[in-house]
Amino acid sequence: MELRTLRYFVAVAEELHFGRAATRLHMSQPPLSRAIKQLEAEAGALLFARSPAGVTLTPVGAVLLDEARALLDHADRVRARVFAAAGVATLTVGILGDSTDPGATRLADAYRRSHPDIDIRIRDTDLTDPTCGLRAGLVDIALTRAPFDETALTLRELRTDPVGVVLRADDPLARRGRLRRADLGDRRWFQFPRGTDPIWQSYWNGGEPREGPVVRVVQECLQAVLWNGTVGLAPLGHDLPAELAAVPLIDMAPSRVVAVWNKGDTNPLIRSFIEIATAAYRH
Amino acid sequence: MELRTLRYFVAVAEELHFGRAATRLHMSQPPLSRAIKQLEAEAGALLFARSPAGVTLTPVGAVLLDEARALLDHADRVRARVFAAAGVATLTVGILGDSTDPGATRLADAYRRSHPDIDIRIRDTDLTDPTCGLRAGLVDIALTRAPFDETALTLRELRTDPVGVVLRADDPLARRGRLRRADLGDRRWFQFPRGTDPIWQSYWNGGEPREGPVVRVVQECLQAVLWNGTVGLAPLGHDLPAELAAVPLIDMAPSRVVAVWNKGDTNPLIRSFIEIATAAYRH
DNA sequence: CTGCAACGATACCCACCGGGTATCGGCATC
DNA sequence: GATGCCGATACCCGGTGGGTATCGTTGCAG
Repeated sequence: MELRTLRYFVAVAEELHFGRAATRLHMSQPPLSRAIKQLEAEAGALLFARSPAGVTLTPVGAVLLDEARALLDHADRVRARVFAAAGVATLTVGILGDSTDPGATRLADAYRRSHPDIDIRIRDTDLTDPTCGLRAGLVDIALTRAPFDETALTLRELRTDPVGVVLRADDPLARRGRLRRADLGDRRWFQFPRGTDPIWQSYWNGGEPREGPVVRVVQECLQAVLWNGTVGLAPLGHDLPAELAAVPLIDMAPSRVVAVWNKGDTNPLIRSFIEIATAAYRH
Repeated sequence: MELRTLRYFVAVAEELHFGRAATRLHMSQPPLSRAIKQLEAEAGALLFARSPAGVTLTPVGAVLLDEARALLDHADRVRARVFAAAGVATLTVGILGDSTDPGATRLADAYRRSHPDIDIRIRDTDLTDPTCGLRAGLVDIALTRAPFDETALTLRELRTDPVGVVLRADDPLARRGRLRRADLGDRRWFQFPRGTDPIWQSYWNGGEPREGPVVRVVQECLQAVLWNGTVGLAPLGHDLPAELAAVPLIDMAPSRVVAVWNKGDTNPLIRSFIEIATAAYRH
């Protein structure tokens, strides 16, 4: 009986649905079913009654649910006390320049509420490094947008946004309700500086190599659209100045807002930050 | 932070010695060192001060020791309550015919004290199956003697006994203080019935194929020595009738008293039984 | 001062297990 | 009786938790 298994059990007991519990636990359903089965073997009794009508707790399962919640709470308190004793105090979060979305606000509030003693340091970065200095060790965790080179990193998807093209409001295409990449013809696309992650560069160029002005921050992108007739891709849902318009692109993979950290990073604050971030972005 | 890791930590904190803690945990020292190191990384602080003079707890380690003990106690209570709710009630223990040693008595007492609600059923077996019917599912756990075929079984060594040869008291060799197998010349050795585990058979024949009368229980072995001049090996320390004498054999691997259970057996009572057995045999 | 013993750390290997995907089977609904 | 839902099963793979062998440091004995 390990704490991880009990967390799985509580998730299933609360959802009363293996598939949903697996989603909540960020895993797939089969290993979750197996883990519960093993726990049942260890307990010597079935914990859930599986019927076509749905999953329900058995009496033994109900006992374990109470006990497991109490034990997991206890474990959380242990962790908090050890961190306090260890003086763990700082978490540096990297944020991509344009990431001022409501999820991030909820996240900041929720984190401050649950970890009042932890000092969060924010490092705001431009668009040229999608990992916000993660590889260089400048931040512990980054709130950013995929895709980019993921080697030696671990990602947790928080949300997806449809992607659209940003045009001058007086552009003929701006009246169209939706566009395909091919509709944009041979317009110029803005570029990131040399050395930028190629996967990231390619994504914002609609998946192909392009030419155009070099940009570093969101403001420069908007200026490039206004002044150069450059095509700019952007996740939809942001406010734009009146001179610009955004039209959904229906043949672009949606943009994934993710939390990223260095694979194997042992910073003890990362895990709980991720949990809170996931919850905050789930609304 | 998992319960297993905390058990490791508590063991080291109590022994203040990695090697001894590893022995107590029935593992080797390197993986224990590594587990503690990982726990320290997770906690964000060193838990032990390693100095040539010895290992001591750091202040953070002292905090965790208190917390970990409380959490592990809590986990034990959870387990007990779930077992009670599940109505887990019976453990069948196989005992080799001759295993009436003081360790088994202490074990029985200790187990009854800590698990008063569990019904222990004893199955006494003859010498022909060293696993006491474990493979056939007749028992959950066997207290027996190695060596035997261990495939698909898990062993926990409880004690070792030197092995000696049992002779008629009037045998010339009986006056010798110690013997080697070669000293026994071409005497006959008793055999177990056809189908007996070959490793087991070979061990009690001094490591070689032999011939002699077939025996099934201890009493038959003794009779075979008295009446046939057969050589009989036996762990030392047991009482013998006055007509028989035991002489240590210095070139025999000692006999290992072990607890055995089927690998992967999910019976929830096995683990705690093993822990209690280990403690009982340690005096 | 020079073996030597003690002991934790390191290097490296292997089996197992906790993840994954693909698919099945049973049941309900239409 | 086709279809869709959902938990179970089968099977695969990489990481991790075990193992052994050995090292480096330190204290001690001769």
